[in-house]
Amino acid sequence: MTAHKTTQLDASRLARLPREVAMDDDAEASALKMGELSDLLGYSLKRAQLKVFEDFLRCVSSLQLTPAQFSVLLLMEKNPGRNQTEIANTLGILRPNFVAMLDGLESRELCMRVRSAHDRRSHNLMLTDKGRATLARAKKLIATKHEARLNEVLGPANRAALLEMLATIARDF
Amino acid sequence: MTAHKTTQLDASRLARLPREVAMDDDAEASALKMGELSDLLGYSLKRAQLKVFEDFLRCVSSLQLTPAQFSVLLLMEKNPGRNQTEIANTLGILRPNFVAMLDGLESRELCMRVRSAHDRRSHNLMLTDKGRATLARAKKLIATKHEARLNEVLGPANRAALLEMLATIARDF
DNA sequence: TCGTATTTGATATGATCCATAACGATTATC
DNA sequence: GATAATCGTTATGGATCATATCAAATACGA
Repeated sequence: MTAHKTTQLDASRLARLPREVAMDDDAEASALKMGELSDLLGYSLKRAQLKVFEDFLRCVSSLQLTPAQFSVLLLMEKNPGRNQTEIANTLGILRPNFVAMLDGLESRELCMRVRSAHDRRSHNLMLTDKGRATLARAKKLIATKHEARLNEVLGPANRAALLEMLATIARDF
Repeated sequence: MTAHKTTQLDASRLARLPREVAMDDDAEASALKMGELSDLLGYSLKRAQLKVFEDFLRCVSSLQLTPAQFSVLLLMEKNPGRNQTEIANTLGILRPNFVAMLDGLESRELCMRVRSAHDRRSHNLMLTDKGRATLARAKKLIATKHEARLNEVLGPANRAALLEMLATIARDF
């Protein structure tokens, strides 16, 4: 169990058949040639992102939480008392668009806006008890269903490597 | 030059400082704690995808091509004579939404719809000379600027591994 | 201290993308 | 030849994303 091992790719899992067996999806007629699209990172990135979000929604469908809503609740839990601008900024959400989003969460009593005593312009954001409970259940669903599924498809080492590379792109690109 | 080597991760490039040096972006006040968000694959996936698309647009800005438009032109080149349903389906675009997109490309004389002789309902799609020329220039820009930049940030081996994993998710997830 | 500039949450608005239903023309099926 | 299915299209609504602007509150400079 060396640290060396954990950062290696599991090539046996990644190498797959070159798409000749069992035409299922878009193979009504003869499949189209993808050409250079297969090597375009942005394309695979987008397709993978859609699939992952789709699965996320399935896994937490019982809680009616979108990925964006989940990320907001998470930030509120880890950073209670921050205002709307701060939460929205760190998530890349524009303040005007964050208002309706908060309205939704607040109307479901998952979080609350509290006028700050020091600066009466801003709202201190915090989870309600219901919000904390919902978030806890969401975390459990995501860990046991969503991320577990990714581990099955990729393998733990690959999943960790993928996460690291994506974070690198998001940070340094 | 073993296949083994090419599918290994370059850990020395992936390992980065744990984000303590040079607060630049959203670090107006004290940076917020990201919590479990750092381990949520979908989150990093989305952020990375936005960055990559952003860079794509920059690199081909002289040609005024979006990622979606580029993928359509590419498919038309590799599969001339296919109809709108086929092209749209393989790209995950719904047929109604594909109409306006084609209108745009056709009005710029990058491609043309030709009524099929065998089935007068469908349009055979194909690039114009201008479309082929534009696509060729786009490919060059993407290869020399866009993908080259990704190679710099990730390293060639990591870039290949990333692409493989993303394709795996898009396919098997 | 007063006047100005900035910040915060909010509203209005438009662009873009994504999804569904339905239609006319054409073709396939029985 | 009647019915069903397919193709491109239109219309439409929802969701996301971006910009300008506002009132209230605060910060700041003369």
